Amino acid sequence: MDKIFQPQMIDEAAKKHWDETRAFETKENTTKPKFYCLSMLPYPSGQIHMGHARNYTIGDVIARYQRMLGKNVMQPLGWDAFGLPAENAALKNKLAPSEWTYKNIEQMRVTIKQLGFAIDWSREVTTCRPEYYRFEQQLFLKMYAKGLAYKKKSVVNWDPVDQTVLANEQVVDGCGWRSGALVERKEISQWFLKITAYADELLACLDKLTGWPEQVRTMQRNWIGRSEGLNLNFSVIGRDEKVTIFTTRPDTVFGVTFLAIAPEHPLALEASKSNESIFKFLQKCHNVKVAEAEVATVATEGYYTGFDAINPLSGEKVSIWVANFVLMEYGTGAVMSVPAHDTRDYEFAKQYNLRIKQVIKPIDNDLWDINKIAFTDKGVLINSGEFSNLNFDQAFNAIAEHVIRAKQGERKVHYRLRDWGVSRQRYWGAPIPIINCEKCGVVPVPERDLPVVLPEGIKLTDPHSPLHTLKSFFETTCPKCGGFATRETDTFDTFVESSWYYIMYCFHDQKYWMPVDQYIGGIEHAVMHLLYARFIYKVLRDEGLVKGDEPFTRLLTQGMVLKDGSKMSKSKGNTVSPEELVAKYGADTVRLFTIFASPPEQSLEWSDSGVEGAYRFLKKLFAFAAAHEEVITSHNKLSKKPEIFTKEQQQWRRNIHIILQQANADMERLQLNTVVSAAMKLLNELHDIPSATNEAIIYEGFSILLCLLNPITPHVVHYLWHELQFFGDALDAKWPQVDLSALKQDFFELIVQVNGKVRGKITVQADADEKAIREASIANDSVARAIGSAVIKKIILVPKKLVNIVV
RNA sequence: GCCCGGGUGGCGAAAUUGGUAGACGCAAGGGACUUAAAAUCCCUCGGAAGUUAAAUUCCAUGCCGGUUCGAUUCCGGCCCCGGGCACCA
Repeated sequence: MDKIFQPQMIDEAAKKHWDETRAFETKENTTKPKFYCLSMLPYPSGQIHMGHARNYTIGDVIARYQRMLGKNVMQPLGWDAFGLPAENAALKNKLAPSEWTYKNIEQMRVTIKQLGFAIDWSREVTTCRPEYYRFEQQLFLKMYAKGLAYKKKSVVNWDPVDQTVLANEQVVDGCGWRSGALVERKEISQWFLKITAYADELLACLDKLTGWPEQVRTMQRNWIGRSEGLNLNFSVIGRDEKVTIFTTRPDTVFGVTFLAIAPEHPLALEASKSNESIFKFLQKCHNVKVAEAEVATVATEGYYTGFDAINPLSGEKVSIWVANFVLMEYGTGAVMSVPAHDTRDYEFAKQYNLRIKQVIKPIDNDLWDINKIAFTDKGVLINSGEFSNLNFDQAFNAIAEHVIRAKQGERKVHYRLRDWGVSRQRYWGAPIPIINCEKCGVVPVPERDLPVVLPEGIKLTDPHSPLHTLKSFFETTCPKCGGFATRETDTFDTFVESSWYYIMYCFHDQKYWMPVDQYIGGIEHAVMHLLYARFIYKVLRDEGLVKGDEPFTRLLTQGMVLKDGSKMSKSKGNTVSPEELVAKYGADTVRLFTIFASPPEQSLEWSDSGVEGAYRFLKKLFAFAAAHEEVITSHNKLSKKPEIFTKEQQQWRRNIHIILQQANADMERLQLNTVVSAAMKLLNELHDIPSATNEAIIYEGFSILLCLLNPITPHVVHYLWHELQFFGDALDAKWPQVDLSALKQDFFELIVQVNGKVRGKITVQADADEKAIREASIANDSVARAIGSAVIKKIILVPKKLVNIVV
């Protein structure tokens, strides 16, 4: 073998070998268990950044490890090719979005290939191709037929100058990013998918997703936000009208001192007709962008509408206020306000001098100064007529029954989750397969006419979608009446494409490959993408198209790549390009550093000197192999006989297998950074073993080392595996098993503590009994000194670990 | 504002179920080799007290408190940083 480590040559040779043997092309295989390893598909922005590199490296380590465990592993990749950035780039560079997108894909594929991932490229998917999105259109039609896709009015950010809808990202400080115009909220008719129909199942199945991080499950649970409560009607005084509110705290209903309604609520609009300040307030609310985070940070403000209502239980008169913290899209667009028992209502009441009426007292403490702070816990009812003295559960049920009997409301399960708006008023997206006919109304495109193809190669000259003016697309005939009709010009949200792409990778053999065994991607997708994908999978299941209830068995959410403490991004100018690093150090160094620098789920702090360190390790590994080539290859040729080891050799083997045991456990729990630590320790250990008399141990240790590194630095391992004449292709080397007999030892070292502080160490025989251990502990010099003349109260023994003497 | 994470040496981190805090690596300092540099190899490396050197002792896992023989780990409260909040993907 070479004496000098030349990563570029090693990389090239390994890749050539994998290409020639079609090593990563996958088929059904009945003799091996399957393993579908999936990384989130990239948006083709033009450049592979370190976040991508990290994502696919983690995925690749898992894929290659699973292969070594004997699995039939499939790892695909594709392109999430529709989306806003292509339109922006196209406008800026006077290109067609399609042109920009395809060019980027070509560039990015080259870089990804340089990193040597075990990807089956024959399965590559590009979501902007008609042969991809035709199935999406088909699915939409099925959902439409079932009532799972429907149209309704909903609010968007409207740029009054450019006359376009803006994404939240395009609204900067309340103004359109191009025009600078003050953004308005505008209601337009849009397509929705009824994810709420699956809310209960999406929630229930989270309990079964034990291969997912608990934090992601919690986030999804909270996002769905199931709550049980009451819809309650308050009659508006002097009008034949009711305001319906939803509450999870019917026990506090006697404490309602006002109602708050959303600025878009019909009653608020009514009030604005005769009240100038309300009119102005509604105008002001009209200029807040639709993002919830934005709405929530606006200072609380409200106005009395001049209307009052009757509390259906207490009969008290309550004023109706319009307030900017109530959202029309949540529940009924109106809430009952109980200042005594809700923090936000309390602050609002203080701000506008509204009545605060206590109706709940603490269970264990009768004294609560409601003038100082709201009491928001559950407790016992007071000042609540016939319901006084009941606790929360009793009051909930009694009030619910009362309300139902009096026809003033009903029990209601409410979800925070809202239906998924999939309409985008954009060009660069998959067309929604609908035709609008003046006579027949909304008509779905017949399946035989799919796909509805988006015209490509269109240059954008202004921010409007060209689909309206493109006669060849826009104008059509009605499938029902044959008359003139026009096509829907809204396109799908790109999250629709990413909700099912993992099936397209295995379109013909999905019954074999699905579900995905391991999914890897950024934590930023913890809720939306992962919830939409789960939803669509369940819809497909109900159509009989896929098996199982959940698409992703195990999930790993990787952390971000940071430099100097902040996210690597072009705008910050702190990016590091994977191409340059690969050119300088080779793929394995980049992979090794990425895996070693931090555990996959945590953010990774980029460090140039850390990369140098990774490179240095590979050089040492290579140098060790070169220096021991003869020892290892000659041992390789010998027929293996059971070895008789000296005490010293037993100790070395023990050290090697302890390291392996650690690495195996870490590999299983995907704590990949410490697998690299283990490999480094192992190399350090092998350095200390004189090779002349220990060929068998060097051989064993080094083969274990190569196996540990194989998933992480496959190129250099491929080279060394071959040069040192180990058996077969390194890709299919068997993952090493711990030799339990090597771990046995005659003596144990125990820590001796006095009152929890370490005071000494003792060595005892493996079979030492409790009495012997106690005696040995006390006999230890520094332990004895620490005890001094104190009286021993008790001794705690933790087997094989420690002794704690309590004095 | 709401939901979810994170905070350990100069730095990235480790400590698998409550049991030796800092493995492994980076940086730094010292030394060897070299005409020199790079590369490589060896040694030291949380802080403070102590000493010629050591032994040894104390402090230390964001802050405050609690549970425990024992807390980076569990509980309560707070501070700071990050992710998400439905049209960035």
